[in-house]
Amino acid sequence: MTSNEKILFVVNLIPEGNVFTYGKVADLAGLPGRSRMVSKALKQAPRSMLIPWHRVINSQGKISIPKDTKGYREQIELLRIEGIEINNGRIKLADYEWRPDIATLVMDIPF
DNA sequence: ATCGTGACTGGGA
DNA sequence: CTCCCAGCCACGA
Repeated sequence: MTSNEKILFVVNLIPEGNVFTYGKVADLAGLPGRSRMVSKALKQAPRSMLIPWHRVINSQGKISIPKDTKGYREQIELLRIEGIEINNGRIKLADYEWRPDIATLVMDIPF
């Protein structure tokens, strides 16, 4: 499994209504210190793969996609649809980054 | 090998 | 809280 595949695999585990940071995804994918690889992988992932890319935000709890772009607006819309409160591109990480049941999902990562 | 470029991050001003 | 920046890593020119 390539690094890129591991990253997308992990992002696919993020439950609806929750968010992970780029760093968190990188760690769970066994690629510590490579958060930038996560952003690149998501940017390149074909829409047809239906990856929940919008559930990945930066460590500051903010949308990393540059403002005034189609992607920025789309990410906010998708997150709101899932019930995630977001103000001025900012999300309260503590409220959505982790839930008890996510720990179980993490245990099943095959790498 | 060197340089520039990010949907990054932690720390300092 | 916001801005800036050095450090970081993979990649392509």
